[in-house]
Amino acid sequence: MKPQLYIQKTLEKALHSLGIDRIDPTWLNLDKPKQEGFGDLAITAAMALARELRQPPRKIAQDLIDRLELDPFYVEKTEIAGPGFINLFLAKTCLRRTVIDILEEGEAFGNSDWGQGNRVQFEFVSANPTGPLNIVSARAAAIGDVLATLHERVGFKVEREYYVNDAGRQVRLLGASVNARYMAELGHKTEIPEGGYHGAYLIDLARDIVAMHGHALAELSEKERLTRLGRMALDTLLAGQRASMDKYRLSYDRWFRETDLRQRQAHLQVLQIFAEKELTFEKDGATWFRSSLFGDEKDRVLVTSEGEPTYFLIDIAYHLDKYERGFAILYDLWGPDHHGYIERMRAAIQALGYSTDSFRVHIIQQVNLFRSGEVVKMSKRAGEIIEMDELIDEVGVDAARYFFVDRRISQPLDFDIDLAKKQSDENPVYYIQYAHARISNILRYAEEQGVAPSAEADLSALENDSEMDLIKKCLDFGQVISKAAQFVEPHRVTTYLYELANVFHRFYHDNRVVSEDHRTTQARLILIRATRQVIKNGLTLLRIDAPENM
RNA sequence: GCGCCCAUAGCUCAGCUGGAUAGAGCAACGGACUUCUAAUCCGUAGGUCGAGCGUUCGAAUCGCUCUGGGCGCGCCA
Repeated sequence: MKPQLYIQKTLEKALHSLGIDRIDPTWLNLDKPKQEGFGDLAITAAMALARELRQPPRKIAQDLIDRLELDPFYVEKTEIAGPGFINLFLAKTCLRRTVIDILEEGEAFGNSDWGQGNRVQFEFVSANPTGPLNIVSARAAAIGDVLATLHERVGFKVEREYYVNDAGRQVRLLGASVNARYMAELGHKTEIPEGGYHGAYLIDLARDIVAMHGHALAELSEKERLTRLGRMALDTLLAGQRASMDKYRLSYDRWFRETDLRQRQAHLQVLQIFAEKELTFEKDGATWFRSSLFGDEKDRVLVTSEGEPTYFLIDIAYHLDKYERGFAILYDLWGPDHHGYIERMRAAIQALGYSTDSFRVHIIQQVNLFRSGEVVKMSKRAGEIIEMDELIDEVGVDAARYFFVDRRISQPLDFDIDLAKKQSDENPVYYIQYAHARISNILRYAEEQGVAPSAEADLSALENDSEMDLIKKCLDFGQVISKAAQFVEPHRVTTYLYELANVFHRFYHDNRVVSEDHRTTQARLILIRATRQVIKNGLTLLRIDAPENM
């Protein structure tokens, strides 16, 4: 059993024996003392209970300690400190046992099962298929993928989905924009329409189409031509987006097409449900949804006076479809420009009869690119964007993923291209990878010296502080994953890995692994193998390479 | 105007489901390679946690107000 769990169970028993029956789970929380000398874990229950029991926290702490029957295999020492902390010092016996646990659990070390197999869907990026993916998409892609993986690790059944807006106005505009480029290639000057796409990628695309079809398309009626060109452009751009994702080591379970919903007239079902609940009304020739009844600031149009379903209505149908596919929780990661959209969608979810708790929207904040200390200016309207591919090609997938995840998602991210490219100590990605490579190298060296790590190794040779610090750090991994998933904070993983690498490098500096002392050598080889396993599990979860050589 | 996000060391950021003396990296300065990779380690210096009020035994953390910044508020998608 993991020491944290053991302590919590024992604490629970002690609370019961104090006559406390209803236990608030937060009372079982174990703090990690920041200060050295305050032990490894701290029970804060005494302070939390002070008000309820109307007793001084230090007295409660003493009562608790008197009833805590902690096995010395796990806990070596307890003491009351400060306002009423019970500080616990983990015993070396259980820490050594942890090393074995890590190696036995291998890739699964750090996993847990509180998700109980519930089905969760992550929908993220879902950029319009009207151009290449940009760097905001790259951030969303890294975050969505890691969040999904984190949820897999804590026991959810997860699917990753990309919603393709392949219908509606923007696709018509795409067709018209390609048409302009195509006709221009053939010498017919044609304007890109208002709101159309000016990016250079459409010029390339038009050339390719000319190369393949010549002027054949120019013979068609304009309507037919726009449709055909739009379809071709969409297919090509979508394929490009998929290729970018592949390169980014991201694989979606499903690319969901908006046209599927349109063909099925899926929005009619939504209109029917809303109508039955009397949540719609007609005004000015349009059909409206009384979203204001659910906290939205005003009512919203579902069907325009022209008889067209709005994007919003289709999106409601999409979310209904997700629920009907059996997901218990829906995570939507949206860009900052969709902020004003959250409330109305939440209203719709409620109107459909689902709990707002099951629908979790997170806004991924913008990315500012810096090069040589200057902001790289981008203008979508003028078609000046930094493509996701360019960034990946320049800094590499490892660095891109690391930096995109290494920040709270609610914060705008300043991405320093120069730093991400640096192959030096300034770059945390290399720092972590180096720890992994360093361990691999020691293990290779040991093998060359004819020392193979043995399962029979006597771990009691692990004795000193830097060895114990390393084990303790490894032990934290499971909790880091759980909290990162629970609080939707993937940056906890990168922060943790950095710290783990740091503790390892310090251990390395203080201790020689392969030495004359066989007993110690064996034990330390086991220890660093366990450490490497944890680093690797962390990097794998981020889908960052764990190199054996650097 | 309304709503959301944010403000912590010179810079980039952790810490925030209330807890002990607020931490890293970079930059600055000073040390450590005859050794399993110095892509490393150790040390020094650096702070009114934007301001104020409140809640509390206790606030960077929670609430309110203010200041300063970013974004969003269409019968668009």
